[in-house]
Amino acid sequence: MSQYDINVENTDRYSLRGKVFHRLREDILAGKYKEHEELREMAISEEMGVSRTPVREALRQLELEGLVTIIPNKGAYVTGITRKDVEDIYAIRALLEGLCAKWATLHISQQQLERLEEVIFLSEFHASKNHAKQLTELDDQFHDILYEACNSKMLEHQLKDFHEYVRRVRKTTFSDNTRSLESVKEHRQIMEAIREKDGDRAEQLATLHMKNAYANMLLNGLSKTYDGNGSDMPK
Amino acid sequence: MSQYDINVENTDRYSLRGKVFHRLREDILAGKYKEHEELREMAISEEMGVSRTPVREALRQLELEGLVTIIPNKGAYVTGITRKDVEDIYAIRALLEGLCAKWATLHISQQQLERLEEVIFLSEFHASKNHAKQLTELDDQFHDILYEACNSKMLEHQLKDFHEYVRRVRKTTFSDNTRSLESVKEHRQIMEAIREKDGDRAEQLATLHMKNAYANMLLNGLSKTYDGNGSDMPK
DNA sequence: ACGGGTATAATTGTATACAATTATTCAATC
DNA sequence: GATTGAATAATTGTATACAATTATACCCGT
Repeated sequence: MSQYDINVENTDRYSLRGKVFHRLREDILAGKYKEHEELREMAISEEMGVSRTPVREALRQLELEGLVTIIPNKGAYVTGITRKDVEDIYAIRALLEGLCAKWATLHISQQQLERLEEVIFLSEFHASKNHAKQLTELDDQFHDILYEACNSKMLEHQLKDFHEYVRRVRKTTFSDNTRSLESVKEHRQIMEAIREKDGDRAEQLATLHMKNAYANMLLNGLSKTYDGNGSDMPK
Repeated sequence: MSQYDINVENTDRYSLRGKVFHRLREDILAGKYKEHEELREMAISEEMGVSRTPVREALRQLELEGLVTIIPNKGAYVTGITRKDVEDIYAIRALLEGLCAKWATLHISQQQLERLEEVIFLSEFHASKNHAKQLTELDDQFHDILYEACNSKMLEHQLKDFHEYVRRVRKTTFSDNTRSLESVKEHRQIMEAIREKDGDRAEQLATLHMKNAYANMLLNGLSKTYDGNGSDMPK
């Protein structure tokens, strides 16, 4: 992380509050707590072996991240995420990933470019072998390098937030082999545009890459899990 | 706010935590606390007549909003905002306000359109009289109506966050009469494009509107206050 | 006078106690 | 049997006590 980073990842992983925050977030994103499930302070504090104080602070932070909805004097609930939310996020990301690629063209370092090439090289290997887990990891790395290279802590922060937010619905993305191959191809094209300092092309390609990723998600049955009925609160 | 809203404005204004959160945010945005100033829990809790608990929770929320930087075991500081941060935010907003206008074209209601017209009508009056305070308020209303009309809680939330974030540096925007008149003209053009259901034109105009607003800010001496040296931490 | 180190103070981090609010149970009434 | 309402339980909200960490002051030796 850059020295300018202002929040999430700066949150102390070693304080109890930080541990609870990160573990709760991980559990929510991993699906351990279902949508609209109530998060009781006492239950969590007992499970994690801490008092309620750090748990409460962690819950309030998760609320601002949008993963938890707190109803005063009532409780904390896992925030519902509708199909439309996901759709909107991908539309927003399409624009911002484009901007990121354009800026990265201006500011990327030689070393970052080499890391990109390595990630793509490995991706091509694992895509041919259909290794879903490694591909997910490499996809994250590709985008993280670009976020870093765009030289804007504000944009980097935005994109990382969105990326985290949709992790809940992204699980199956790379189990589809056809999409994996296409996705890696698109990564390579983006990298080449950046290497050739063609910012506008990099922008277009990155935007398209997001739109394709979303279109593929729809095909793979996003609608089965997220019904998009808009209900977001319990009772 | 829509029923789907997930966080900031949902934060209970009537709980002590909510009061402290909103008051601290207001004070920071209004410039009462300077950049990099330390926010001591005890001092704040005494000043507001509450215990440290709600103050701590409020500070942690402000951290996630990016207004406060917390260094573990050390303290909470007002986050520095560099000239580049502001520049980046306006670039991002330029894209997202465009998207918002495009979506608003699809979803705006007759009643919202009428509210837009009224706001613009009033703006034209106050711009001719050079009433800076009223113009600021009407500008906020114009954009809020569009945020609402875009029918996306995710985008609305993003834009409101950014809007709050740059409040610290926006104070002088409407003291410049020339810009006021231009700005209102641009608002009218955006509204007309939306009324005529020309989404692409609305998008272009809204994007341009943001770029102009930023360019004007630079002329009005943003650089005097924010030197952009990138220092963001105390000591 | 200056630097280093220790004692002290100040501040944050966590746990717990208590208050306020909300949920649940169950009996009384219709 | 369903409904209301009071008593009770459960849960969140706030205050306070104590622990851990960091900052400050001061003494001492050179």
